[in-house]
Amino acid sequence: MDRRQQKTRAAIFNAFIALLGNKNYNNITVQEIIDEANIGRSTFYAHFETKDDLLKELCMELFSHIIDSAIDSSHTHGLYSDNSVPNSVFCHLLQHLEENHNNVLALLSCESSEIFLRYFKDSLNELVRTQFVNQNRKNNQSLPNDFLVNHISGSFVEMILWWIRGHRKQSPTELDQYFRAVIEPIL
Amino acid sequence: MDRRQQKTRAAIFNAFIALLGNKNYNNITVQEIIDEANIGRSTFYAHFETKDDLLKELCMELFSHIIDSAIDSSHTHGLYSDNSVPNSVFCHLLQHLEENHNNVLALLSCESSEIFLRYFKDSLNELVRTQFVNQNRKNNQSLPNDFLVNHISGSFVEMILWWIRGHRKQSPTELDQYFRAVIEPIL
DNA sequence: ATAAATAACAAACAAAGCGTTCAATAACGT
DNA sequence: ACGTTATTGAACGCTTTGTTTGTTATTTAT
Repeated sequence: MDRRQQKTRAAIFNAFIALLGNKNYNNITVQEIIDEANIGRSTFYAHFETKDDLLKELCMELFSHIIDSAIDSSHTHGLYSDNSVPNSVFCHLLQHLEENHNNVLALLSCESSEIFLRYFKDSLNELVRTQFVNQNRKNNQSLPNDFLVNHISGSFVEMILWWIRGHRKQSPTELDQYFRAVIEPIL
Repeated sequence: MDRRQQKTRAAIFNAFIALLGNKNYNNITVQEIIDEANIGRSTFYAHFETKDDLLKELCMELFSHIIDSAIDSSHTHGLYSDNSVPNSVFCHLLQHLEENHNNVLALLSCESSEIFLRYFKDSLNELVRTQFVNQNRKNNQSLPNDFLVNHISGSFVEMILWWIRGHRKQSPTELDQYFRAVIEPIL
């Protein structure tokens, strides 16, 4: 890929994320993104069709990284199959989030976080679902597998949002403990 | 309140909800709402400052009703204090939703449901919080009350979304059972 | 190193949407 | 029936959008 393209693409992403820290997604204009990224108008439209397109691309780039690294760690650790393993997939995810190599936390903290949650939830749901299949657990419950998967990934996302709203006072390890406390009893 | 005002206000709300069934909130124009509601342009702006204002007002009207009726039922039934009570606050809420007197389900089912979730979650969180205080339960857990409240209301909302996505195949009673199964073990 | 290909640019454009104003008309409450 | 108040429709300036054009700068391939 052309070095010029990489630079402008990154500049647009960064400008977009920076603006999202200050104002709502709906109220951000393409012109503002252009100015913040310091590029030409036509350049923006050469890269993205619309603002919504930019949003989608950004989400794909960030969340896929997050989930990929989680899947990698799951190969060595598993979901919660071994009760004594201190580092679960979720714990890894939390640590990864806190280190914030990518800007996922910024997006989940911003005013328009709901928009990003859809993408994050979808990725996470897929992760949990595959992990569930991998560890053929005893299905003695009266609960549909479907419901359970949704409950787990949903609870995880809700915890992260709660964590962010409370200004991230807890460590990833603490959060992992909380999460185990509400999830393991029902597995 | 003037009969004319009531009618146009209702017409705008209905038009707005109808449009939300077809397209994203962001892509709905004020002109479309005006046409759908069959009113004059200046009339719309006499009622609402902006499209966002309309959104806010609609949420306040719908969700406050939902929550109010839930609070009423909580006075007679309680949260989950008495384990043998078949009709919990949540069950009432679910029944109320399914009957869909108001259009809450339509909004939570639409493409821009995330926008409405913020309001719904806030209302629900408040409900759970007050109910928790009312039934001074044993706090022998290592979990912060704060976290627990968020987990419960968050899980409830996630369940409703899961229910909607799956085309509402379960009855409110079934959902209530599912919910109890994942919540009561940690209380 | 040079040439061909490609990306960035600035400026200008029509089209669409926004929010406001105003005089005329219709519906309302009492 | 009366005065009051909401609705109407047309017009307005303004902002934003997405496209187009010719030119300049950078990269890639030879």
